[in-house]
Formats: sequence, structure tokens, C-alpha cells
Amino acid sequence: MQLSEAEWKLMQALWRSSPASAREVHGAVAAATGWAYTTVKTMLDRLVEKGVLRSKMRSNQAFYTPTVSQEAARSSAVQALVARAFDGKLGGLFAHMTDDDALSAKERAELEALLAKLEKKAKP
Amino acid sequence: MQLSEAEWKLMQALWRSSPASAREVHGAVAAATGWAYTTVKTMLDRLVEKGVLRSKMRSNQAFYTPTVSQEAARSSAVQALVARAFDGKLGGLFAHMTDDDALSAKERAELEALLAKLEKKAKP
DNA sequence: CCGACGCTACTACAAGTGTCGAAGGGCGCA
DNA sequence: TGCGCCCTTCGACACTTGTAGTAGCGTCGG
Repeated sequence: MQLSEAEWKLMQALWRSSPASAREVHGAVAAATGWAYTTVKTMLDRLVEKGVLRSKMRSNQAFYTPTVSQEAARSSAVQALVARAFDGKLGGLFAHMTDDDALSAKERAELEALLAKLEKKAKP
Repeated sequence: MQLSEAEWKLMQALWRSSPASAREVHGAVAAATGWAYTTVKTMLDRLVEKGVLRSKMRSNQAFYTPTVSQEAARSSAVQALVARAFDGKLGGLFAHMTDDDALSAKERAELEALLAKLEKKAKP
């Protein structure tokens, strides 16, 4: 279940708030994307076909709800990246992130914090 | 500079060994992919157009060399993933990976090791 | 010097993605 | 009850990706 760039944007909106009508989703993303209403509608319907959204008609309006969690979608995306670019090894991705010189001090600090939390959770 | 699934496979082969002729690249990926020689050739040429490969004719054969490092390509892929799926926050990706219940014991151990290494590198 | 074989270059085509416009139908207000 | 407005449905088009065939040229062996 791979999502394209544009599809992620719509899904994000729906994970934030759902069920939502096409008009509502359009309202949520229009400013950032500049998409026409019909563009949003088309993509929403394609996402329904793909099975990652469910639509329910209320009166003459469709309301969309995700059928997959953001967590699941993220996992699947990470998985795909690791498969493509890191030889299937999640450790490779870790190594890349921690090695990367482009890692900012702030990001490094975040990682430290996360690690501390992980330690605490793992130890007891 | 985004690479598709198939393009990653070819680039991986070239990062392993380059310059390489189309025939050599084909040899390297044919078993795993089943692609015809011309398929590989077409994709290589598209990668040249994209600017991620450079080709040099030697006699009547083209030899291909990456113009971007695997590291750079990986960074860019991680970047893209983070932008799409983690709200642009690299920390979000970290959190996802460390939270993920699907994280195996082995992966957890790897992470611990990497963290230890990072600590050692960051402290002094 | 000539032919065969390999390599390149060009073309093709289907599916997926990004983007909309046009047209038609029904709900709600006057 | 009728009209308008908004929503849906369909279709369209260009570009990318995956996948490959064909034709023609040049190189090397004989």
C-alpha cells in the first residue's frame, strides 16, 4: 500500500480529522497545494479504489475515513525505503541517520532524548 | 533527485562497481529482476538524462558512472520520506522507528550498538 | 575487404500520477 | 413548486515509470 506524494497530503488531512467531506479536505489542503476542488475529489476517489479510504454518502455528500492508520502507512513507507535504499536492513537506515553529517545539533539532541527514553523503557 | 524502485536497483549495481557497460549492469541485475537487456539500457539512458549517471563512449560501448554518491541519494530519499510522512521532522522518523513494536530484538540491539557508538563519538 | 554480431538509438505502449473541466442530478430555499 | 447551487460522475490530457522490440551502424574476425 504505497502512497504518492500528493496522496500523503490528503491522508494527513484525514488522519487529522475524519470523517470529512471532499469540500472539507479541499479546504484543509487548498492553501498549501493550490489544488482545484475536482483535483482533490479525484484523488480521494482514487484512494477509495485503492482501499485506503472508505466513503459513506450522507445525503448527497461523500464523507471519507481512512481504513489504515497513519502508523501503518508510515511503517509501510519506511519499509519501502529500507528495501529500496538500504538493502532491506533497518540498521542501515539507523546508521545513515546517525552518521549523516547533515544531522543538525537539534536533531542530534532529539535523538539523544529519544534514546534516553528508549533506554528507560528497555531497562526495567 | 528522486529515484524510482527500478532505478535504485541499477544505481546500486553501479555504486558497487563502476564504470560499467550496459551489458555488465544487465548481468548484475538480470538474475534478480528478469529484465531484458534493452530495458536496462533504456533506464540507464534515462538516468543519464536525469543527471545521476554520466556515460562515456569507449569504442562503440557506453560506460556509466554515477554522478551522485550512494550517501547523497540515501540522504535525499530519507529527506523525501520525512517530508511526506513525518511532517518534515527527522525526529518523527526516529520516534517511529524506536516506538515501532515491529522492531525486532535484533534491530533493537543494533540500535543500541549504534547509539553507544554515537555517544562515544559525541562525548569527547 | 566483407559479413556477422553486438551495441546504440528510436519508438511504443500500458499503467499510474497530477490536474482539471464539463455536464448532470438532487436538496433546499424562496 | 421551481430554480439555483453544489456535489458527484466522467472523461481528458500530459508526464513518468516499467518494459521491451526493431532497425541500423560500426567493429572485429576471417
